[in-house]
Amino acid sequence: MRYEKGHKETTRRRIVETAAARFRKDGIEGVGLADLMAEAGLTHGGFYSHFSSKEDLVRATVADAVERARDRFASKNIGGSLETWIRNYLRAGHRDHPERGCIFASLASELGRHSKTTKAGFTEVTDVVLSSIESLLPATEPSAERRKRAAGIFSTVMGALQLARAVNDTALSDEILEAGIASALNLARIKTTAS
Amino acid sequence: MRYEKGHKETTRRRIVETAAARFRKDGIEGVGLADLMAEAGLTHGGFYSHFSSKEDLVRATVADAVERARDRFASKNIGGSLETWIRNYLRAGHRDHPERGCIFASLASELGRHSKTTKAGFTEVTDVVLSSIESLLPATEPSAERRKRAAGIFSTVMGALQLARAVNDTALSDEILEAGIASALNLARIKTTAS
DNA sequence: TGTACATCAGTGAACGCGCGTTCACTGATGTAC
DNA sequence: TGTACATCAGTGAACGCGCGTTCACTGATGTAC
Repeated sequence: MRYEKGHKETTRRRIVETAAARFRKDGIEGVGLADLMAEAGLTHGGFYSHFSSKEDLVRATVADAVERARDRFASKNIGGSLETWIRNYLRAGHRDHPERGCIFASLASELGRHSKTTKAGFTEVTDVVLSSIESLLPATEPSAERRKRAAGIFSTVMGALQLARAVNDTALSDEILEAGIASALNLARIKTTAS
Repeated sequence: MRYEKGHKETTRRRIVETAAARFRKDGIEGVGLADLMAEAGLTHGGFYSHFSSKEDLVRATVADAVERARDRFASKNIGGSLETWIRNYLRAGHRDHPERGCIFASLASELGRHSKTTKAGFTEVTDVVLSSIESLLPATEPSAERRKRAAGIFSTVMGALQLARAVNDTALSDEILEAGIASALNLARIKTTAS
């Protein structure tokens, strides 16, 4: 072989990473394969020695998100506490840089229209995220209750991030982020220093 | 003129209504103009005697959503109470029929990538919805606090609806809707009969 | 060690297709005379 | 009242374009002898 061992795998990973960023920023339908491959330093023809179709790449991107979510939460390097996680999720930087952010906030509505395999992957990410939030909640109530609480918290932060991104007015957008943090902390029963 | 007075306006409204439904169901990029016009009982060429471009139709659709939101809330026929509104927003029927549902849950992420005018319209809908929720909250705290609370509630229900739609598993989806209702009611400080 | 061949990730031209958009046209009706 | 013309919402063929996809080809390297 003309390329060193592992070269193909490295390239594939680079394509997936590029796609993950561009999909989040411009939407799946908004990103062309030729453009994507160029951004990854390749020509478009080579795409099909890595993936069987664009949908196949979408699936790979979602699978990658599952893995990353699992790693991030499993290794507990999400900051340790739920409060940190919430504040981090709803910081202005996350709003302003969807390309490096949460796959839900960027692609939830679009992925609903994709293949069953893709949706299944998405469901898996949901499960991982909810379980992880649940595990960060104090164990003062039954697991089922904590899980419901976790779903509420995630809905709140994700909804707030999307709303903050959709809105055209910086003051309103910042206000929405703040409101999201206060609401999520409230649902997590974390008391803030402010009244 | 060969058509009765008001005929053009009626047709235009029919196109906007058809678009509003299809855009919510299949996304803006997922709907072709020829298809849309056929669904409205017309041929695609006639589109441009009503709108200058597809983007112009998107703008009209968002403007229509603003108007509808204003009407619905102003006339207080949203059910009267915030609890009714929350339960109605997160009912299974709303999850299963995006075409007749909330424009945010369907198009928030996609509209962020459209023209400034379109985003401005979207910002206006946000403002109307938040003010309306705020007006349904008990006036026991300052307006600024109630507005924050309103933003939190709306983030929660919208996020929950999107999550419920994205997920491939009915049980999980129902659980998310329930969790959304409980969380939103909690944020509204409405006590439920269940513990 | 040197030569001939096989491998295969990546190249770039070409494809069919559906999209948004344009445009010459139609034909039923209102208006002018 | 009857006739000629203007209007214009809607028609449907055609356009250019970018998309996802295909395919014959390249050329550096590993392998066989």
